[in-house]
Amino acid sequence: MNTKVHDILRRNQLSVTASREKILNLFLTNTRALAHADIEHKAGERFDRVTVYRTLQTFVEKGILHTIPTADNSVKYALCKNDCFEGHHHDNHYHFICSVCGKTECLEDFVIPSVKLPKEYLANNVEIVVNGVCGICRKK
Amino acid sequence: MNTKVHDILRRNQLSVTASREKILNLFLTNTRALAHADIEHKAGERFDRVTVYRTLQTFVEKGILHTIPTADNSVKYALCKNDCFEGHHHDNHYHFICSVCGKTECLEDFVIPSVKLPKEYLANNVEIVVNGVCGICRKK
DNA sequence: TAACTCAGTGCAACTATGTTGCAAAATATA
DNA sequence: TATATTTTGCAACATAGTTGCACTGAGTTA
Repeated sequence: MNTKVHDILRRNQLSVTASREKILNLFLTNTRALAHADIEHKAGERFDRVTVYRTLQTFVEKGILHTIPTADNSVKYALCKNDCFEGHHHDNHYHFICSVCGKTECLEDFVIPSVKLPKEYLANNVEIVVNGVCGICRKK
Repeated sequence: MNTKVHDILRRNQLSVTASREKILNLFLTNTRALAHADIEHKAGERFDRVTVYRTLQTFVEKGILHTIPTADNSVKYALCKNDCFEGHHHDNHYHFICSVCGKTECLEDFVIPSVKLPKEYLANNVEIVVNGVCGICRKK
């Protein structure tokens, strides 16, 4: 198994276990975001559902993954960039979901525009999800 | 029951039934967005869960309600403004969720900023959810 | 490398959430 | 008011997510 996977786990004070290695590896080898169900099935010899839930939860807590809410009420998970690894998120990018191929991706290079709020309101976090058609699907 | 409720239903070619009246009335008397569970419980004498699901689905299809995805994987529903009533949405506003009181509201007066996308990409719909603290909770 | 400790896993059982088919009831229309 | 059509409620099911507990396996120390 990839030594990078091992490093990420250790850097976050997590024991290196088979399920964590496999699940984390899925994210490193996929550019797109994955839903819980994707993980449960893609993991080949699949793990107990409970293990997948707990592993994802742990990764989110540690800042290894972040969640992307989607309109159809399913949460997807995606890798955080390196500067999230220390435990605090820098989720200043937004997300794109292709309505044709279903691909969900982080648009890392685009910074969230500032949003206006009513007076007295305080914003902690701004989630932006763009639904549309990706470049590959438009060419078909 | 409110005659306004009756009007909205008829304008959308929907039969006026007790459950539709009650559920729609909940939205008219609440400024905040409601989750499925809220509706099921707030409706007092509660309706069958299936009826609530189907009623909400119908309202969304007709453009009476729109959905707001939240990070915790629960979809909330909110009334559309009058110009949605004819069946096509004008969801050019964004949403705010207060992390203290849980209130979810539509910020009708703020227009979605334009977002940049990679070349070739096409945006159909942009969902923005701002998490933070509302004015009332900040003063406490 | 053997033994110990504790985090992590898997199972079972459960709750919550959402869906479908169908018969009964209510609504709209003439 | 009678009839055609919608809507509802029930039952049964499917999927998603949670909790407690016993066991396994990873990390650590000698």
